[in-house]
Amino acid sequence: MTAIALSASATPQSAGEAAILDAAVHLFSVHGYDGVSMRRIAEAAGVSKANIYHHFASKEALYFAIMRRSAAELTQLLESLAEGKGAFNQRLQAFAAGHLEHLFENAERVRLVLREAFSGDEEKTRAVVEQMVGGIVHRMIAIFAAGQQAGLLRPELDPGLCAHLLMGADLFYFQAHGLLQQIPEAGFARDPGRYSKQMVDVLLNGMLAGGAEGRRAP
Amino acid sequence: MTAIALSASATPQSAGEAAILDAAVHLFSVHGYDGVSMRRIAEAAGVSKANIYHHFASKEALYFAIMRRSAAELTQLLESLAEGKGAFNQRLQAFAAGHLEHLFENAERVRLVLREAFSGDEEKTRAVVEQMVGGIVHRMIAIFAAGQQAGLLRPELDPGLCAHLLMGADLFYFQAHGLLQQIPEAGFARDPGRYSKQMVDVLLNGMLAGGAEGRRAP
DNA sequence: TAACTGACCGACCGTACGGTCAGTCGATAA
DNA sequence: TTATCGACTGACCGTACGGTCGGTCAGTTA
Repeated sequence: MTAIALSASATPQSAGEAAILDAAVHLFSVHGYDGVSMRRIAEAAGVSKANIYHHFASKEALYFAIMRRSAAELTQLLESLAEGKGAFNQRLQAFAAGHLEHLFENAERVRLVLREAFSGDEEKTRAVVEQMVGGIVHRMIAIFAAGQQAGLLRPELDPGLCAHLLMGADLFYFQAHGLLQQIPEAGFARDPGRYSKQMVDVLLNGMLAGGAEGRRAP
Repeated sequence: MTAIALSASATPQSAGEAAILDAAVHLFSVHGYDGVSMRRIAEAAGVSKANIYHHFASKEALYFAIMRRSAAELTQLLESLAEGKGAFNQRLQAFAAGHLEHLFENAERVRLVLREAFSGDEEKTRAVVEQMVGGIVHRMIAIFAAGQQAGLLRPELDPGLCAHLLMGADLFYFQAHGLLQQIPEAGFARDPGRYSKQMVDVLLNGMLAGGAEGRRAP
């Protein structure tokens, strides 16, 4: 793991390359970089190992190509989510629900990026922030800051912390979903929609000035 | 990765074994199971590779021994945290702060267990639930359920979901700590105590019946 | 039809992997 | 003093790793 980006076509140029990328995304997302061999990727993609090296310079280059693609895909969808309209709390409700749905729909790519983001490696973390997280985090903080200036958000709260709580509640639910499934009392693990509603309800009710504005019927 | 537990002494019987365990905990927590070789562990511990096999039957057995120890250590500390006294909201405040501090103090072991917990492997996940998470989750849910019966918690909320939100807020903050450090607006990343206070403030304010009881001055 | 190109493959290379084994050595016990 | 035992080691084994190489072959271009 030395450089951070290597040249790779934006779109697969052949069926083989597409198969390689699909197989690699799936395998890397499940087992991580060190847990996957080039032989295994080749086998899963139905091509020869040498063919992977025809399309990608190295295992690292293949991994980076996948990361770049995943980052691009995920940000694109996420940016449009943050463009919501309407009232402050309705916007946040819509964002949280859409964000959670987006996570599950792109589970493999998300797992891939999360692993990198939480790896502890400063270089990788910075790349994730610059290429994806930075943008929407800025946007979310701006939304909370605007809501605070409009008198909707309690004035003593840190808008960045509020944004972190909202997005973190979605991300942690996504991460812990398999574990929650093993806990009988966690009925909300089987119903992301219900979780999202109640989670936003609690958070908004706790964040909004006046207290009752965010509360809704069950 | 076949069996889930293998015999290993509860306490290191020699300086060498202790050095092996220390080195392995550190390396596995940073690089994961597949990212660490027995040679590297031996080198870091200052012993021969063959010596590791004198104390542990295999790489898996070493890994499991570390997981068992880590799980035991972490639960022990955590169980005592859940034994808090006093009023409902003060108890939760104390738990959240203590929990977060506990996470950072045992960062390596926590990372080790979290990796296993969120691996997606059902067998590993179940082991984590049975050996550690299950107990305190039960306790936390019971606390919230009791608070609800006492009329403190809003009646329409799911106690399990509330417990998940509180513990998840701590765990996600811990996980994302390195990433948050890279975001200039996230000043709260440098001050876990301030984060914990404001986080619990928002959550309790959103969860408690009546609305104002959980609110405190900044 | 000849030259060229890019997708693709089987066989191979050096290396590092997890794991084994015969044996050394210092301490305890008979 | 000898026998035993646990901690420990260097040398070794078979295998799988990332990566390379010479070459085939279908499709374009001139």
